[in-house]
Amino acid sequence: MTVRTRIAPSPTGDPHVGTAYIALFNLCFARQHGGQFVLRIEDTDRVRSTPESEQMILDSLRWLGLDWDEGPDVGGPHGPYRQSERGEIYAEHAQRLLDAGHAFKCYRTSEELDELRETRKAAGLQMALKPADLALPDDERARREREGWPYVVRMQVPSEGSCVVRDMLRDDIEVDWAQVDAQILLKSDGMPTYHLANVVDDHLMGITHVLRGEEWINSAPKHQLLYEYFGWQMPTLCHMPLLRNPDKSKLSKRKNPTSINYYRRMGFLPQAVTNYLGRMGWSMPDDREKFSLDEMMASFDIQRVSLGGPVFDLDKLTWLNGVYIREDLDDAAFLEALREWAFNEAYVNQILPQVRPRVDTLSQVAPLAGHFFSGLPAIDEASFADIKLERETLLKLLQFLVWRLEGVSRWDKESLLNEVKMLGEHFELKMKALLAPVFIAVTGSATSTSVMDAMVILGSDMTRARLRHAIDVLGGVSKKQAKRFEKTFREL
RNA sequence: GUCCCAUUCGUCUAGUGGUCCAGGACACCGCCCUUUCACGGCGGUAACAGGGGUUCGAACCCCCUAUGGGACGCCA
Repeated sequence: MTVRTRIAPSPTGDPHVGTAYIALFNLCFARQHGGQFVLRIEDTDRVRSTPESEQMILDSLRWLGLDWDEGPDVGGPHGPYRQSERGEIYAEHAQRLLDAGHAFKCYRTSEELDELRETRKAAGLQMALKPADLALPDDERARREREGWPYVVRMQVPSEGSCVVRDMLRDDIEVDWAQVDAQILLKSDGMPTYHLANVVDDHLMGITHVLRGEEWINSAPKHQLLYEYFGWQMPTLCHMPLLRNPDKSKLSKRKNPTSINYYRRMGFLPQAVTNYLGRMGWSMPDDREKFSLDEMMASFDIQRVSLGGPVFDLDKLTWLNGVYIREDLDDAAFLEALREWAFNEAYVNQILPQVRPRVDTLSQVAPLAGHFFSGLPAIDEASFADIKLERETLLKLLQFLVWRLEGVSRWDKESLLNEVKMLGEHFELKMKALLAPVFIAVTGSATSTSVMDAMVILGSDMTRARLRHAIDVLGGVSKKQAKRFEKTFREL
């Protein structure tokens, strides 16, 4: 048995807790059956993984104790997809489908597609675009082909009848073929979409079981059909419930800290985080709250997964972390945990140059540099009383900064300076005026160490969390505001 | 809008036809312990979404409704 977790990188390289959640269940499932657990890191259209971001993802999973198998043929995180940067494998497989008549070339432009979707929506028809809807008149098609227009490869799908998909946790799921569109397999740049890559990779890697998020249920029929077209045995599917925000929507960074690195920087213990994730939609047969990864693997039973989408509750995670500190750590282990977290030479060395010029006595160090060893600062609206900016502008500034920082892949002073300069121009503010509120948000006070250096030292996750926290204490950004902000932000 | 998935205390969950006027945990409240604050101990408030079936009997099986979520991209 071989199971896998697919990981999409983010620009900042921080792995999502949802990814770790899926990885945890894959790992437990594999180990319970003595099988292999492998990873595959993948690029998206917007984000290409780099060796650094890849390393960060692996590092975080390792921190959580989620060890994966390298596997002789599957190559750990470097599956076929990664070895085939230009996508030859997929082009080859797409060609096979083309030859067999299971796929077709589509010369439609995106404008035409928009229009097509528009008119169908207006007519109140189902949204799925079927092969017949996409067909061009023969002569037009021939013309475009002759003139070398860009095309995509789409899969054929039946237009009638229904498809039954088997899921380990649900009864058979029945979907009408009419709901399934002629999925693009190969993009016009020759790269595969997830759907093709997913099926081809899983087959080449010998994947036997797929545990993935519930958001994939709807594309399962397409995948099943592709397996049939290729004449391959399909892996057994299992769709895990989605982790939720307190408002029940799919867990998102907008409403929650979702980065593993954030929890790490906040001083959570990896055992506690893993344990907590194991309690999401799952329980020990004896209902224990606290258990180790080994214990979870030993008692694992996929049938004990409950299907309601669990809300990620920071309070309970925090409590559980406290239990670990109190019960599992003696003084020596506690000290070691602190060392590993922040009280180590590498980290403190970064801080010393910030502090030394600014103190007259050693006892001034802790108050001055405390924010380097803290989570979210205790600030409120009054903390920003001296900022001479309108509330809206202030929120906008902080929000823009957060958004910009989310795209920063190289977290160093130079990159941050660029971002700040750019925002300075946009808001027509001098550096000092622009940075004043940022200073309070990041360090928690109006006088401390250099804010730019602090951001570099604190790292992407903690910095963004503190900025977001500041936005929250200032009353937050309403939906309306967010829309307005986004519009001007995009123009940047 | 269409399709799919779900629905037990505010939250995480136990529960797979009788042992459930529903058990545990977080949070909240109260009391005890304690020179303070925590920790810890004890106790309390609080849930089977609603309506129909099936059955001697339903949180559990079936149907309908409601609510929530997800998917409808040359993202994954």
